[in-house]
Amino acid sequence: MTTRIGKRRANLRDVAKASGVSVATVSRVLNSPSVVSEKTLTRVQRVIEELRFTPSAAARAINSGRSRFVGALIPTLDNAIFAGFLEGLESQLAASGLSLIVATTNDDPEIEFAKAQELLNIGAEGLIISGISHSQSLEKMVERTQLPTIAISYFDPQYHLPTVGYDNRASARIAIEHLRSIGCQRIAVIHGPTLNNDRTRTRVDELHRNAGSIALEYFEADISVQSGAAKAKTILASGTRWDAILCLSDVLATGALFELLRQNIRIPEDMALMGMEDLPSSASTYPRLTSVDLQVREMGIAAASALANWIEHHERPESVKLEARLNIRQTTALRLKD
Amino acid sequence: MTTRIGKRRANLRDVAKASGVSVATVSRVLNSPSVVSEKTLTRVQRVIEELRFTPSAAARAINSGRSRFVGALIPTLDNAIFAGFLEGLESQLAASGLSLIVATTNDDPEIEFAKAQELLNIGAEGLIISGISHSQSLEKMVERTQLPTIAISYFDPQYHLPTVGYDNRASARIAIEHLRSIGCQRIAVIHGPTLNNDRTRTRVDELHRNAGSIALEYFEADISVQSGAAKAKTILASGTRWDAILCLSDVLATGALFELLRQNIRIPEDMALMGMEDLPSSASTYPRLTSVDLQVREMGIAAASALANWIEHHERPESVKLEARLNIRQTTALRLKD
DNA sequence: TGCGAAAATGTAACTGGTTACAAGTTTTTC
DNA sequence: GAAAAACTTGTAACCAGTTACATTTTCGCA
Repeated sequence: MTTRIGKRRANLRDVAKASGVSVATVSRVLNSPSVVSEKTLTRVQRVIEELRFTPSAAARAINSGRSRFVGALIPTLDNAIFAGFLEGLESQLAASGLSLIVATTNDDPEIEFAKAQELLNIGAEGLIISGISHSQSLEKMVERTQLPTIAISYFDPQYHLPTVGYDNRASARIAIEHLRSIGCQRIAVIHGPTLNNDRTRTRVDELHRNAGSIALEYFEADISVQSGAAKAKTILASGTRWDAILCLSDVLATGALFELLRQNIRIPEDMALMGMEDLPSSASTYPRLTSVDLQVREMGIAAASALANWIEHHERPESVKLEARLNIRQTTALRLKD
Repeated sequence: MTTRIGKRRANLRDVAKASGVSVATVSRVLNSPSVVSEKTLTRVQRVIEELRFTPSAAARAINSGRSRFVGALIPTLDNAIFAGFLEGLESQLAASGLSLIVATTNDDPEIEFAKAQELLNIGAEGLIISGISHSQSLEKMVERTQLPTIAISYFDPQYHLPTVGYDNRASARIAIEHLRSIGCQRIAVIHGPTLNNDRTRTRVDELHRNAGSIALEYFEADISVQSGAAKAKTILASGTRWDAILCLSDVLATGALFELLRQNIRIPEDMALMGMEDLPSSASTYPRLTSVDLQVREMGIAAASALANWIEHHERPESVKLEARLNIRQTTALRLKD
């Protein structure tokens, strides 16, 4: 007969008592059953079953000093932009036996800091943060705790933390050069919020620097298909004659694409359209969307490898640069057939 | 002078020794600084700073018995389908001081079980699982450990766990009734994988039961814009004259939409198109997509509330049914203007 | 049958915090 | 100026596991 322990969760000592063995033996049944005799093994296992005993993760962690998970702080889950990244990140972390906690920051440095602190409090072994602009408090916390932390979406070897990302300047140049090469003179740029988003700010800045004789006008929108469509409508209604709309996110470009179709504008004859990110869906739109491939899934994989290695072998990784690639498709090229 | 402790991370006892106080006092500095005298407080805090001391989350958890996070097992992060759900889930959990760990299962019950076990091992206080078909081992584990667990995407009050989701049968009926009402006789249905996905199987089954005089043909595709477009191409090339394409996911519908546009098919005159889920983007497509709103964000919020309450107050929640709503837009209605 | 080695198990210290209770100090009150 | 009250701090037990080391049991073989 086993002792019933009120409503409290049974612990290792309860199991030991109920099965008439020492705590060490119960621990062995759990972790190295091969060294326990057949007879004891089955007896203890039956008691474990009876008492519905589940070892406490915290108590285990206290001994191993490991929690086996890392936290990722990303701006939002609300659209597909981070889907590919998270997919790559999660699957690669899993390969190192690490789990992933996702927290969203809404691009607010204060929220980011608060959530980072929470992640630390619950024992995260590493952190992924987006971009290289963060609150002082966050920077200090990372510095103080020496927590392995990687900044993504922004390649910058000068940054005080390792970065894994694309060169935002280069990707902006690739975009404007391509539009220049097909003869665009006046370009409307739709981009996401610049407040607290260094990726967007940097891209916009680099477009500006490389404009040359091209006239650029900027339109800021939330990152959503709906906002992309709305901004495109504004742009079309503005009276100016634009050669192209450049969207600094494929999500925005998809929205703009729908609006152009709605207004019966021929693409690219009347208006070229270009995105950035190259979401998987962009190759299937009508017309197919030209975009700068930022390799977000690869970024996830690279970030996971770097972080796992840092945690496992205490080697601080080097920054990793993902080469942006131009994928020319129908929204900027006349001759391309299906 | 403070004692340097090799490379080992400093712990509470180190701090106590270095600042000449007891461990209790250090603990107080951390948790209730107000009861500690000014002098001691600053002294201890300086030592904490010097030794870069960070309290161990595991050691804290062992006392409180709390880990403060729950795990969500979802099929994939690869497309936008779960974005809204996760967004709702995460934000509502945060309101209860709970964090979210996301793990993907790829709709494989074995992977699902393995990841659930891992989540349990690292101390998850609750679990979200997708649908109501799971491996025996997972069911047994949940039963054994009494871990608060909620099944989403499938409302079924009979299920042995609380469910939070839409009525998959009702949503299928809503879809087919709408298409019947606009006079469709032959409908091509594009749906996601049915293997290990009870949501899809149930919807397909219910379409079948309610077909009446309508001829239905089914096309299975991976859930992606690309696959949706590819299947639509197959359907258009099949020679049969279809009245409508019904996609059991808006992601598929978006792909089909692009393919119809590509082939210059008038929507809805030549072919009606309908989706399911009602992603935020569906209201902005061209033409705007008719869809059955499954309220996935609300599902996230409801699941989070139910789970948090279960964890906090040990009350097993009731199942929650989200009412699917038909959003009629241009892809099935001639008269609707922008 | 008896001895040594191998196998199985137990004891108790340890992980890094929290906290009940006790004890020592300072401040207040009469 | 002494007793009472309030404030600080310390001691040691406790949380739920793991594990080094000691001890007991079992077994093979001369």
